[in-house]
Amino acid sequence: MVYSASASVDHFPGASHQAKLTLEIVFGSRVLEFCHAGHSVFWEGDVASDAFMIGEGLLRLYRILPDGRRAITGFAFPGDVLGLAFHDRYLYTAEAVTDVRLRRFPRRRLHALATDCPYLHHDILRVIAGELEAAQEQMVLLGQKSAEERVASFLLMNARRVGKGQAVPISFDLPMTRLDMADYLGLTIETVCRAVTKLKQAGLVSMEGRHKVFLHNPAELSRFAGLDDFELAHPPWPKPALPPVETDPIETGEPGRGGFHQ
Amino acid sequence: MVYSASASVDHFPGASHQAKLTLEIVFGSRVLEFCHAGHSVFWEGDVASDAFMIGEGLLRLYRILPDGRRAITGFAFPGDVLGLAFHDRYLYTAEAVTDVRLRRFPRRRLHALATDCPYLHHDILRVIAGELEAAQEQMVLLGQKSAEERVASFLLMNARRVGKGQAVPISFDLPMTRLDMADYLGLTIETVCRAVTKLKQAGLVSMEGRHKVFLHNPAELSRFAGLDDFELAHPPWPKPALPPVETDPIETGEPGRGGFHQ
DNA sequence: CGTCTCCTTGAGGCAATTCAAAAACCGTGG
DNA sequence: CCACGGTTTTTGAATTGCCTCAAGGAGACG
Repeated sequence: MVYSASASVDHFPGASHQAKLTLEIVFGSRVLEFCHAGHSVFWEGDVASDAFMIGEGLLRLYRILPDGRRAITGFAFPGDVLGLAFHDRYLYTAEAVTDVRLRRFPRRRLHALATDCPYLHHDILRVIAGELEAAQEQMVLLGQKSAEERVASFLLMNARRVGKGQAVPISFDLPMTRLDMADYLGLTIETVCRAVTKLKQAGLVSMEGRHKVFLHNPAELSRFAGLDDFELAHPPWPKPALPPVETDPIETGEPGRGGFHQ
Repeated sequence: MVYSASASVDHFPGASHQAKLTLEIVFGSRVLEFCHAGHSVFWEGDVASDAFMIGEGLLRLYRILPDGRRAITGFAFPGDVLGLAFHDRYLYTAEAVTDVRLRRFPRRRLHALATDCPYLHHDILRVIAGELEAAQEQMVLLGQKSAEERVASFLLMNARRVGKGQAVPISFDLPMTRLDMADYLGLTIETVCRAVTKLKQAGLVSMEGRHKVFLHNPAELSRFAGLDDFELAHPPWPKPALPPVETDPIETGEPGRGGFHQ
């Protein structure tokens, strides 16, 4: 009952205090597993024993309401890491949209490693912060945006993943079905279709087959989406996460901003 | 480079490796600050230098869209900790609904402490996991639920905070305005009002003044909300978060569930 | 080439919004 | 304690954006 790759994992404890462990390295030591399209990697409510790093393919992450409605809370793309910040159970089901390759690592052990390795600790926090940011963005989308804005936002969100420097038209694949998009955007299939059609008619978007998308005018599309300009949005600030650690400046006792008092 | 309050804080480094530091303890060493109703603790886009623990009062956490729409992504109640999992900027504005008392602690230093203290590390992860869980829940609510279900869910969510063992009718305060609720639930003021009125007419809810709520039939309300039974819901599993950190048992190499292959 | 599934478009209905006005609440000052 | 003005909440009527229901079209696969 031992993983074929666990020999290399055993190297971690020795090197951990000084080594610059990253999630990439930690997961890289594990065997590649496969999950076929339509099958689940884990289910909502299961004991959350492992974290996962996606190698290839696409996962849909969803919860089911008592009466059967499905809410897709996110998608997991290659490079994404799942399951770092749960209590003891998975909060959603992770199901393969396409055939998926991934690696798993025991959560407890991962967090134990992080205790000894600031680099890894930092890396984990960075991933979790990204998840939280995505969730925030989605709450804004679902709570405030119209159907067309949601679809436009969704397209831009995917465009962003392929890199911003891209030449126009920006092109990418959307392997998920219209139903997946609908359940993610809080709309129906038909409404998603109509929104896409409108964007096509406006000359902002075109498609090749069902899954290949071209964005001909990202800037204009951003206005459609209720976002700031595409280039400026996400992130308006550089990404290097937390600045270098140093001691804090003196506590000034300044009232701070906006009505602080002691 | 010395904190005014840092005399006590300086004790941390020495004791950290063995000490059972918790967020409660760490924040407890800091001065209590005040923020008056209507003022902000921090703004979206500000450099996220500090984390905050709420002592008393209520904060609304929101983002503003370019055209002025406001999305409230959450509320912060006494005991809640804010700002643990951001990149380098705050993702939302935190504004006092009522007068608020809170303590702040520099994020960098907090994470540095966590590196040395598994207890604290664990505590931080638990809080972040809670944030993520709340965000998930909200995405489901905003994406899939009707107006009445959203309002019912909101009331139950607040009831849950006062403790579940409560005798019926469960009573609690909702210090925020109807507009806050609306912007949180992705509805308009009027729709929130109408939904509350319906729940009152159904005998499930009553109110005293504008902010005091009584739930006369939580179980029935739960069905209204598209949740499982109130007692069973949230959390169906015990809360003690992650089990104590230790090395993992032997890797079992079981293929897991759902179509995994090597 | 046929079948199945998924996608797209159209017509009509409904839940939530918008616009409007009355009622309740709150703090203030008499 | 009560009267008053401003704010927030509640209710009503009309509108609309999205959903539902329905049918036709396109793509995927054996």
